[in-house]
Amino acid sequence: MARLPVYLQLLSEQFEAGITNISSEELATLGGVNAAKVRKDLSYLGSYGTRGVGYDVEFLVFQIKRELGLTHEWHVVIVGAGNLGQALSGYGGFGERGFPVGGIVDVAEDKIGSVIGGVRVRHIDELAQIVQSRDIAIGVIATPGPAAQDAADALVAAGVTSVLNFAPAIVNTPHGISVRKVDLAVELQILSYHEQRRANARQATKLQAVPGPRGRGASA
Amino acid sequence: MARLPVYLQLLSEQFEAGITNISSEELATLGGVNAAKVRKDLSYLGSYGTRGVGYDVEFLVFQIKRELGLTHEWHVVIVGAGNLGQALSGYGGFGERGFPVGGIVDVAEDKIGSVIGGVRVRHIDELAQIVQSRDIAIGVIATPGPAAQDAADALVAAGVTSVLNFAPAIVNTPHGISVRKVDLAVELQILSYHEQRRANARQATKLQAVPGPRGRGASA
DNA sequence: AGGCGCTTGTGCACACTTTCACAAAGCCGT
DNA sequence: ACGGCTTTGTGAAAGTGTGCACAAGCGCCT
Repeated sequence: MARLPVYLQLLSEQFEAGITNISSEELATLGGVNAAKVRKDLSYLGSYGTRGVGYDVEFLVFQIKRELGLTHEWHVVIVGAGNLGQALSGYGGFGERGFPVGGIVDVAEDKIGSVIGGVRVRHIDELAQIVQSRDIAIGVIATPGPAAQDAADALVAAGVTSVLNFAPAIVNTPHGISVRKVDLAVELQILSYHEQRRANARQATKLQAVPGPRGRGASA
Repeated sequence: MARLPVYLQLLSEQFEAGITNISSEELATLGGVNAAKVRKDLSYLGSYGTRGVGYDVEFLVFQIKRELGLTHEWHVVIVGAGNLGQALSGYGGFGERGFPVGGIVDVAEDKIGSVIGGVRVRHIDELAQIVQSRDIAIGVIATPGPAAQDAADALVAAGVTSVLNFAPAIVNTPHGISVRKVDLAVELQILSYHEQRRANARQATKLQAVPGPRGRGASA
C-alpha cells in the first residue's frame, strides 16, 4: 500500500515525541484520513493492535519498516548531473532517510569528475560497474525529458530493478521493473487548475452581483 | 482531472515532433493507459475530436492549457532556503514550465541576502509583501518537517491559496486552500517495498528448490 | 471474578473509477 | 452520391477503493 510510508512517517514522529501507544483514531487524525482505513491498512501487516488499547508505536514502526524493506540502506544511482541531478544529489534528504547516493553518472564529458554532495560524477558507461559493485537496485532519472528513455534503458541494462523518474517523460521498461514518476511541473499544474477554477468562480459571482440581463453569469 | 497534465505533456511533445493529428489509441499507447479512458478524459473538456480522424494536437494543447489555467505564468514563492529550497530554486524546471520563482524566504538571518537561481533570499516577515506585490497564488514549502506547519500558516496568512508541500509532514490548512504533498522519501520507500517483495520471492523460490521437508518454503 | 468501556478487525454497502462495447459520425475512394 | 473504413463519444458492466457499523476481544475497576 502506498500509505504505509505516510504512517511510518507519522509513527516515527510520535515515537520521537515519546508516545508509546496510539489508537487508529489518533493516527487517522494525524494523517487526515479515516480511522477505518487506517485499521484496514494496518491489518494488512497482521493483527498487531490490542483491542481496547491501540497499537504499540515502536513495534508498529518496526513492522512497517520490515514490510517496506527499510531494515537496511538502499544505495541509489542518479543518472543525469544537470540542474535536477545536482539538486537531488546536493539535497541530503536521500541519505538521511536510508537511501544514500551511491553514484552519479552523465553523458557529458565536462560534467564528469566534478563532485556533488560528496559523490564524484562518472561516465554513464561505468553505470553497470557502479550498480554491481554496490549492489544497487534503485536508479533515479534526472535527465531532460528526451534523454529519459535512454537513461531508463541504461539503468535496466546495468541491472537496476526499480526506477524513480523525475524527467518529464513516460519511460517504457521490461516487465518486472518498478517505475515511479514524479513530475514537479505536473504538481504545479494541478494547483494551477484549482487556482483557475477559483478565478472563474470569483468572476462568475462578480458578474452575478452586477445588475444586468439574466442568464449571462456563467458564460465563458 | 489529474491526468490532464500528462496528456498535455505528451501532446506538446507530439506537436514539437510535427504531429498535427492524433487518435485516442495513439495517445493511450504513449501514456501507457487505456484508450477509452483517454477519450472519457478528453470528452470532459468538450467534444473536440473528429470521428474517423482523431484529435487536432495543437487545438487540444490549447484547450488543456486553458482548462489548467496555463494561459499565463504563475509566480511561486518558496519558503525555506535550505538544501531543498536551494535545489528547487536552482533547478530551472519551474520557470521553464510557466512557474517562475517570484521569491524565496527563510527565517535564518544567515541565509537572507544570498542569491539562489537569480532570486535573493528575503526574511519570512516580508512574505505578505512579496505575495501581494507579485500577485502570487502558489507557495512551495521546502522547510524541514517540523517547520512545515509554520510555513503553511505563514503562506496562508500572506494570501496564498495553493500550497505544494515538499516537507515530510502533513500540514493543516483552512478550507478552500489546495494542498499537494510530494515526499521524495515516500517514493523511494515504495520502490524499496517492491524490491523487498522481489527479494522475498527470490528467497522463497530458492528454499523451495532445495530438497527438504515440505511446507517450510514460505515460512518467515 | 465479573462487568463495563474502549478499540480493533472486518463484513457489507456504497461511491467512484476503469474498461468494454457499440451506435453515431466523419472521411475517402469509387 | 454512396458504402466501407475508421475513430469518437458514451451507456452499461466490471472492478477497486472507501467508509460505516458492529461483533469480538482486551484491560481495568470494583
